[in-house]
Amino acid sequence: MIRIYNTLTRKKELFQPLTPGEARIYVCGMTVYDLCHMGHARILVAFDVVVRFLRAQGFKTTYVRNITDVDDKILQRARENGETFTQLTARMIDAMHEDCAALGVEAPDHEPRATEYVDAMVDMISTLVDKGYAYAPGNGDVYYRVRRFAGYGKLSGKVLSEMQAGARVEVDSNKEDPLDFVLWKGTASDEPGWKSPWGWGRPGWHIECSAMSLCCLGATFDIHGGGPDLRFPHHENEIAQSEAANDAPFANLWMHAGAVRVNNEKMSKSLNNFFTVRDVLARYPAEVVRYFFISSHYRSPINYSETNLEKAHNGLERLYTALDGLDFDKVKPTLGTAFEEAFQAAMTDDFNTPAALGVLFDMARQINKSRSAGDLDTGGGLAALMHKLGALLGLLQSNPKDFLGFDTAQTVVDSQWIEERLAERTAARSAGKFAEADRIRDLLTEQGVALEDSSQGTRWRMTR
RNA sequence: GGCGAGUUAGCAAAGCGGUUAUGCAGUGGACUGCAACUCCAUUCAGACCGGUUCGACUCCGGUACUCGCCUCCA
Repeated sequence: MIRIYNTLTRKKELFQPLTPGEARIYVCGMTVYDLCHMGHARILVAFDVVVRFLRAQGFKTTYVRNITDVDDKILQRARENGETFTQLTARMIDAMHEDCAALGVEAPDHEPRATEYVDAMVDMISTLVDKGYAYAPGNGDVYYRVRRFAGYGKLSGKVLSEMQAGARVEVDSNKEDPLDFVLWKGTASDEPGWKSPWGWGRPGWHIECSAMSLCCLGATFDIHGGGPDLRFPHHENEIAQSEAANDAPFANLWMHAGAVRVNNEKMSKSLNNFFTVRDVLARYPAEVVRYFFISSHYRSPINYSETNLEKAHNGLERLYTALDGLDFDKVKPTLGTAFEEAFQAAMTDDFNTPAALGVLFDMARQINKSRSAGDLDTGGGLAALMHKLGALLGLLQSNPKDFLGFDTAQTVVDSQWIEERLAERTAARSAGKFAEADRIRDLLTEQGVALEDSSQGTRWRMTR
């Protein structure tokens, strides 16, 4: 029993898929004219968690995330770069896949590209023209007749009559109504395009998602997701196209994530205040970036800042510290605990990942206690459970020693050098020469090496 | 102007009509030669004004402020 907030009804609803036991979900992916920024990354991670959890709950899940690989921005950027648009998109798609892999975002079941579905789009546009929902004024374009669709505005809460009043919609004399949007864009024959009943041209932006979701998931499916700024007009238009063409309800449940902000302003291409995933990954471990997203609810706005990333790093370190040294991957998880129940309760309530993380921290404390008490069975079982629950969030799957920088870490200073200093310090300590021991420790600290003494000896780790 | 979301302790972030969220940071203690790690304890909340209630951070109304969409954007 999962409850999910539905943007369409503005309520949390029980998730009841069309086919019991199966989940079909479509998420609007990237327009590949540039590198992924942190806003994209949030969507990627948010729906990755949704899909992981649906699967863990036993739903046979089909996850579709499209790629927009032809549009005005892509063509313009390619022209600026002096390359073909397919060269540009191929490069950006590769980059996106690298970013996804780094962030632990699992591949969707289908990743349809707009250019591969042009025939399906033309079919759908023809249907809309035949049914009177669209018209071709003869200039090579085809437009959607917005006022013809009774449900227009139901997702975004717009009222047509009020939209026109202050509308900043460009005036186009070919349109019957300024609110009508383009389904097919006629272009010059020397530009990239496709043949169509209306001449050479390329599809409008919105139609691709209607066509691809129909092909991959059917006319009606369970969940449609995307970024906050897609709600209007993109998703509103998708509904208008699909429901008019298919005579069937489109998505039953709409999920929209919150915006990533910088200095309390939305991170966006237009404001040019964005950080690419690569920028950020150069400075923080990928798992820290993922944890950063997950530490906030997917619908809330989240503020990107160095301090917030650093805090995320510290938090993750605590979790990994609890796991370190326990055979969590060899031991059976302790099942049926209050921890597991609380985690489940958090996640089934609209994917409340911050609350779920809270449970993980409670577990960490219990694990640390058990370990201190020498009860490695209890600690190990809980650690195994924590590792298992972490997998649902895509976290805690690294080797703790690697994450914490113990022993095996990449170091600027030579690890042999560290071991030698360590031996010197140990000798000094046993001889009671504490001033000398502290001098060596300070030296190591300067190199970013932290020491942790214990009854089993001293271990070291890199702190940066 | 229209529509929508939000305002929780030093920072970040959840649930909940009465009982510790949680993390980071701080403070006191344990451990340690001293630290670090860890553990225990602990300080610091609910924008403002009203209302409902035995009792409200939690429900209702209003005010202020912030943010988003209305134009390409995840």
